[in-house]
Amino acid sequence: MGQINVHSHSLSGLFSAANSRLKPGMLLLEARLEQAGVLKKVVDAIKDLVQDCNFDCNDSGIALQAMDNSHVALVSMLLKSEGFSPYRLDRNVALGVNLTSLTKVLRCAQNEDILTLKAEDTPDNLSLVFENAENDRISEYEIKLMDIDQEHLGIPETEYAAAISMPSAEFQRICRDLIQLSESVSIEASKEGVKFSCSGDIGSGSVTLRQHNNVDKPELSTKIELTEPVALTFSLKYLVNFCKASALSSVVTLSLSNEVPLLVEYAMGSGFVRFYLAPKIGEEE
Amino acid sequence: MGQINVHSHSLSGLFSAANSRLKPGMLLLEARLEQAGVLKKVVDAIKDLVQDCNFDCNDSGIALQAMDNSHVALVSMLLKSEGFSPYRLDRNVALGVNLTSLTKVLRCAQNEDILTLKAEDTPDNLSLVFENAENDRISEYEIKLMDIDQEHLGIPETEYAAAISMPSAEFQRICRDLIQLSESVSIEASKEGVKFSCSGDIGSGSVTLRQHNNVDKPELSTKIELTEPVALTFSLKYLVNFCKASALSSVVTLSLSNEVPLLVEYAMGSGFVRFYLAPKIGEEE
DNA sequence: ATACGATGGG
DNA sequence: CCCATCGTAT
Repeated sequence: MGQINVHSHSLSGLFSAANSRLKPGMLLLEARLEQAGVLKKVVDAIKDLVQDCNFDCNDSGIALQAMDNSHVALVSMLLKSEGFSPYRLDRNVALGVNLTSLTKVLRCAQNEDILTLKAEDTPDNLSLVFENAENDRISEYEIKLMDIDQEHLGIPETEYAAAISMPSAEFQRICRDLIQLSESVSIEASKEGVKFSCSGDIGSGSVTLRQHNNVDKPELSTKIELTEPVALTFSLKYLVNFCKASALSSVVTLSLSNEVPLLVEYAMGSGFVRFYLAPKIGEEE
Repeated sequence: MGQINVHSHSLSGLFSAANSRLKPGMLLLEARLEQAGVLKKVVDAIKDLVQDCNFDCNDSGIALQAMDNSHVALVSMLLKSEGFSPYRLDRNVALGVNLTSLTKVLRCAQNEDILTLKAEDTPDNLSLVFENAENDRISEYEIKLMDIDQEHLGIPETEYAAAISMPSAEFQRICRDLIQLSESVSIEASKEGVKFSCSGDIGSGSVTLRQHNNVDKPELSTKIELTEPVALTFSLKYLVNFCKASALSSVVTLSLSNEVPLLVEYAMGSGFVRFYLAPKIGEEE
């Protein structure tokens, strides 16, 4: 790593590249992430929900908020500045990105690559540099930025009636299983456990998890904090979609209150991805 | 293997097979390859480029040369006679084969099967025999041969301004990555490194490799031999296609000179597959 | 029918 | 983290 830095410096100067317009002094943003895989997974989990969105860069880090087209779901992401080293930012900036384009470029990174995001002042492009110490490879990509009207959404810090934390892989499994039977799932939380149930044309199904601690592997525990019982119904299609973020954390937290959106949160070491999903109303299964 | 020979002999006599017209005395060619997988991979790598072509058999082995329909690319393959045992050939012969047919037949072989190619004098058919020692299975196939006008191409042994050897998997990765951004890639070689770059609608990208040795795993090294700097542009579609041959060798060699076709070579223990690709001219990126 | 991408297992 | 298999898309 120390090694690649030396090399990268010499490499950068090797060619008069069309896309190496970035001079250190002109940089507005420079954020270096040890694991490109983190951003890959984050964007992967979001891109099906949102096409274009702003990456809001400020002192606390890089944030993103967007609603899906049907305004049923909302995604909120934060990559804290502490997760980058260095994290250099001259002034707050919103970088409007097409997530399909970003995905294409991120596919060119390997999970273990070191990723550096760069933007010039008054940026037209976002620069992504992938460094792989193993084989002395440096990849540089630029994607065009776009102006996006951001209906910036203040998300109120809500107190939820129930908060369930469980292994993210288990939540994913449950959603994948139940979507075979129905488009919707009812989530019922009580002090003793949480029940996911659905019914459809071919039959019905339910999965009940009891609260329990796994002392050896806390991330496999299922915990329920509850002030009052809750029962709500949600679209499984969205939930399955949210579960793409499972790779980001071994634990997921579901927060529910009656008649407010479900919060599905994946916490990372230095940030989070949160999905909000409006409950289905009436008793449309 | 000793075992299967005994069995195969007895098995061969068991049935009066419709396609067992080959009597030892009539054979013009008999070439036995320990690993059917080699021919499978070779043909797989070529078949998208060329429909019909001659397998030229002579004392040095079995060779193939053909241009693609658009005459932009040329493939040249050699399976040296030393790679076969035995390699019996009575006189030079050109076996005209439809590669789609050959592919279909080769799919009937497992990679570990022993493959024997046979042809009679004045052959109408090419015979392929697959032997699997594991389960005493013998498969015999014949495909019809065809007459092909062979514009036999003398490929001059060129001295190239730059020769880059690198892991074939990495070259494949680079081509697959960059084709997301553009149809063409510029390859620039200098003493210190090689840079693959492209630009398209969504942005631009480049991958730079520095020359380096991996002493533990030499096949992961990147080596550059250079007499003068080179920069040329090529169709990524073709390069991605060539990369199908990556399974043949862990190392690929790119040889470039200004204004001459790129040579992409996969060397095998006893032979090679070489692809030649004309550079794009002008600066149609 | 073939090729590519995604997912699961070692 | 890499390899193989399966499923989906072109």
